[in-house]
Amino acid sequence: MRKNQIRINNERRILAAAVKIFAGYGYQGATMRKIAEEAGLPKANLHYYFQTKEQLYRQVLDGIFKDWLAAANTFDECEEPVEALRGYIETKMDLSRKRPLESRIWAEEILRGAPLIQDQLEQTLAAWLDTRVKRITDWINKGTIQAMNPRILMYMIWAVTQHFADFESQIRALNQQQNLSDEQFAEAKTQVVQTILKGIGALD
Amino acid sequence: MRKNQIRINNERRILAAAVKIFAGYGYQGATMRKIAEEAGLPKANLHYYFQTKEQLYRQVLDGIFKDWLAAANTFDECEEPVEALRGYIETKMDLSRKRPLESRIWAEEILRGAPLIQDQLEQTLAAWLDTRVKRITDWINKGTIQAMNPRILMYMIWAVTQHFADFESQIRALNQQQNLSDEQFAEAKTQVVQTILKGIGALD
DNA sequence: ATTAATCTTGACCGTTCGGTCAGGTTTATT
DNA sequence: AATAAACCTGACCGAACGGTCAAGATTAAT
Repeated sequence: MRKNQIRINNERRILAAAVKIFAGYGYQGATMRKIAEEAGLPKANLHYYFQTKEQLYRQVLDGIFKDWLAAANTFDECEEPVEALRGYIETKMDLSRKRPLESRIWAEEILRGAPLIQDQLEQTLAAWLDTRVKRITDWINKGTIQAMNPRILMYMIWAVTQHFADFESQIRALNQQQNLSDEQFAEAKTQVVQTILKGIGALD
Repeated sequence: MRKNQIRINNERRILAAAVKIFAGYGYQGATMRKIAEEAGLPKANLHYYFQTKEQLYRQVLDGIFKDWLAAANTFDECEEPVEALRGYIETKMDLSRKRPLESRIWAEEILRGAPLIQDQLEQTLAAWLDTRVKRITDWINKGTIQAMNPRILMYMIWAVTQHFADFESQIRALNQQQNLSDEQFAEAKTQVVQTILKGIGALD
C-alpha cells in the first residue's frame, strides 16, 4: 500500500532543498533554479509538484510554524514556572541549534512584514500566546514570580533564543570565525535560562 | 561655500529612499526602480551618484554601523555596571523605536550570512566587543555583578533590544494589530532593563 | 560671454526570473 | 497486453532586472 511513494519522496526532497535555499538567499533571492539544482531535479519538475514559488514557500513556512508551536509542550506540561519556563527556553534554544535554517526563514518573513503569514500570526499564534499569558498571570497572582507583563517576557524569550540561530553569522564573526562549539552553546543555554529566570524573580 | 550642494542633496534623498526600500523588501527584493520612484528621481540618475546597487547598499550599511557603535557612548561613560548597562540597553531600545528600518536592514544582512560586512564584524565589531567584555570582566572580578560569560550577556542585550524593531510586525499582530503605543513601549523598556539587570545580579 | 564641469534622462541592452507546455517515459490498473 | 494515470523534462515565453549611454540641460569658473 505504498502508493504515491514517488510523490512523497520528491516533495520531501524539494521541501528540504527549498529550506536550504530560502534560508540562504531569502524569498526574493532564492530562485526555482537554485532549489531545483539543490534537489537534483529539473526546474520544470518542481512546478509539477508545487505550482508556484509562493506555494512552495508557504508549505515551508507551514512546516516551521508547526515545529514552533510544538516546542511549547514542555511549557504546558509543567506546573511550576521554573520548570515550565526552563523547559520552554531550553527547547527553543535546542531548536535554534538544530534547525537554524527554519528559524532564519521565519525571521525573514517577519522582517518583511509577514506578508504571507499575517493571518496565522493574528489567529493561531495570538491565541497560543493568550493561553500562555494566562498561565503566567496565574503564577504572578500566586506570587510565584514577580509582577510583570507576561507578553514582554515571551518576546524576550523568543528574541534571545532565536538570536542564536538568526544571528549565527554575527556570533561566528565575534568568536574567532568559529561557530559556537557544543560546550559554548551549552554555556549559552545555561546562562540564558539563569538570567531570565533570575530576572523575573523565579529563582532564589 | 556651498559647493556640491546638488550632489549632497540628491545623495541624501537617494540614501533615505534606499533605507525605506531595502528595509521593506530586502536586498534582493529591492529594485533600483523602486528606490528611484521613492526618491522621486529617474533611475538613471541613481546610477550617476551610486554606480551600482551594491555600492548604494554598502553606504546604507555603513551609516547603520556608525549609529550602532555610537550607541555605546553611554556604556563607556559610566563607571558602575547598573548605570552603564541600563544606559546602553535604553539607548539600544530607543534606536529600535526610532529607527527600526535600519535595524531590519542590519538583521537581514546578518541573516544572509553577512556577505558584505563580514570584515567589519570581524575587525571593528570584534574589537568593540572585546573592550566591553573587558569592562564587564572587571565588574565580575570586583564582585559587582555575578560571574557569567560577558559575550553571552551582550548577545542577549542585542537580541532583546533589536527584537522590538526586527519583529515589529509579529508584535503588532499579537497586540490587536496595533503597534506598541508609547506607553507600552516604555513599559517594555523598563521591563527589559529590570529583567536583565536583575538577571545578572546587578540589582538588589 | 565663453568654456568646462556637472547633472539629467529616455531609450536601450543582455541576462535572468517565474512559469508554461507538448510530447515522451515510467508506473499502476485491469 | 492494453489502457490509463502519473511523472518527467528540454525548450520556450513575456516580464522585470541592473546597468549603460549619448545627447541635452544646468550650473560654476574664468
